[in-house]
Amino acid sequence: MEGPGVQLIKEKLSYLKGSFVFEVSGNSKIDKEKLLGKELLSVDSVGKQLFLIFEGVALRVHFGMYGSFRINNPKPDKVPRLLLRFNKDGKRPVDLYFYNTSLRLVDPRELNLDNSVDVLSENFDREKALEKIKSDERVISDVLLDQEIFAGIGNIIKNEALFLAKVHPESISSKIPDDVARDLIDKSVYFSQVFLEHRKKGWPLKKVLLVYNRKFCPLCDSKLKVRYVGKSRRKTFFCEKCQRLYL
DNA sequence: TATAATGTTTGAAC
DNA sequence: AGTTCAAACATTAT
Repeated sequence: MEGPGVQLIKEKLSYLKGSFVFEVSGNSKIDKEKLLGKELLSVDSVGKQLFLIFEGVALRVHFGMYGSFRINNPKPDKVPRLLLRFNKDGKRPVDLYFYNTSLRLVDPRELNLDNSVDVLSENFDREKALEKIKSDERVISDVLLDQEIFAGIGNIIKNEALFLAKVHPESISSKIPDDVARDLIDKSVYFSQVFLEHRKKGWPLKKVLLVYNRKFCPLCDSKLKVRYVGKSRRKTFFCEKCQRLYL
């Protein structure tokens, strides 16, 4: 799950702020009992990480490829990774289930919620991102997937942003001219926002994908190349004619 | 039906 | 001792 998906979950869960956990279960190996009796103080996210912050302890949730959550509606015949039962204003309890997520308890005092690196954040620092691109010798495809630089970008956003900015995925990061790099950063933010808006409306993402899982270039109609690019070896779709290679 | 994939962490192997 | 890489996780769309 990429940044926009996590952002949406954060928004969907924030109404639980102020409620208390009174029951925990699930097959997660974390020390779940630490969450018992705790008040949910805030729900936050940085890139692909979701944080449920309680007094004295925080739960970090990563959804990976197949992670999901449900409220009051467990998957039949599946043991959740974690169930948190909240009491909400003394009304009916709210059951929050997590499936196939990677969970960790962290000390809230050591929590780094710096979102200047999060492409969906108002605090995203484009100049800092530009400096990172200009000083990195890796292939741009890998740099875009680096969560320390572009938190929230996943393989889909990477593919689309590179196409929108007309940059070949195997370009050497530092060799990309400033104006092109700036545009690439803008397109990464732009597409992440489009992604989020579509998710919010429940629309299929497929409709807005220009290259990911597609066969032909929407600009010149030539056949798209597919390659497992960079160290990350992630599937990358691109147009050799329209996307320029900087070496 | 088999395959591949919106991703990270871990630990073995080199 | 630093790096590289496969495995594990276990679901869902094609």
